Amino acid sequence: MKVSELARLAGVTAETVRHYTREGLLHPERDPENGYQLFGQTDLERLRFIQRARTLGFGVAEIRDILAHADHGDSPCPMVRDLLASRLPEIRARIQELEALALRMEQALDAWAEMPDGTPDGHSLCRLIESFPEPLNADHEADKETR
Amino acid sequence: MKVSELARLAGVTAETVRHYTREGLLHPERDPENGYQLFGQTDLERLRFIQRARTLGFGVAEIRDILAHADHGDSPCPMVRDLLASRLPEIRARIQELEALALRMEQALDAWAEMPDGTPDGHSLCRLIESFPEPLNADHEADKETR
DNA sequence: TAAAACCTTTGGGTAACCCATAGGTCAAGC
DNA sequence: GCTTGACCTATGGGTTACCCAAAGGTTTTA
Repeated sequence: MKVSELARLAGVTAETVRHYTREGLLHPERDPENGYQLFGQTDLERLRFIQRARTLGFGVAEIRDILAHADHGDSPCPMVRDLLASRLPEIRARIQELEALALRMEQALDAWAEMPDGTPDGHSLCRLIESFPEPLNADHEADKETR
Repeated sequence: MKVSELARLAGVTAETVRHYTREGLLHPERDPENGYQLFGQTDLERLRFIQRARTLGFGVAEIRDILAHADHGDSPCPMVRDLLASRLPEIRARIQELEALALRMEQALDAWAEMPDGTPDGHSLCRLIESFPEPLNADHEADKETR
């Protein structure tokens, strides 16, 4: 089958299939007649595997390595487990970040009610933003300066 | 003050300051002697404003618009509120996604215990991944095909 | 005065695609 | 037999918010 058919069967765009092919995750044959890429059933399975791996947070380069191991006859599962285990805390941290962000946004919207939004006077740009706590990891140097 | 000093006072890298300058968020003067960028106290305040806005989830282009409004004498606060309000659901959705991802990863790691990780046999690449549910929005076309 | 530290601009890299362009191919209908 | 439309190809540029290297000028310091 050709690019678009494979893409349709897997529910992705043809561009995505071409992308994975360029990145070495898929290895289609070429029709010697016209140079078209020809995929088989195993490519469809491979593509579905890629999709599952993507939903598990693996990057394209990682999936390429996983597939390369499998193609080479080695089980990629230990690698998969290690990647999963090392990525999980990062995801958890990212969730925490986003929750903190959502909280700040809500606070900002709540604070909006009691805040005048007059034209900035040269000292204030938008109190809605300015009245928020500074990023934590800044201003150590500034402290030194002003003391 | 020069780039590095401003950067130090705000707790960012000099590259970041140059980046914001290139993007039009900061408007330093130039030392006619040597072409160096010269920043003042208001630039420091501006930079801190930018940092707060970034932690609130605003993009650099959005902050440029906010600052442009303020520079023009208009209050950017209504814009800020609208941006905040429209972004919040996206953040919440992203959090949901990541929580689902973390859950899948944990399930995968739990399932690992009872799963043999034998060499792939040509039908299985890594059951750890393959036994996961497919992405939801795929395979409608595939269904049609197999019926 | 020479090295260290800093400044400049330019251009390329990151992740995972999407999109536009230009041009070749193919199946169908007239 | 030819046009139309759908499909294919490769190339190159855009997205986000920076980081980094290179090459070369400037300022500060020992």
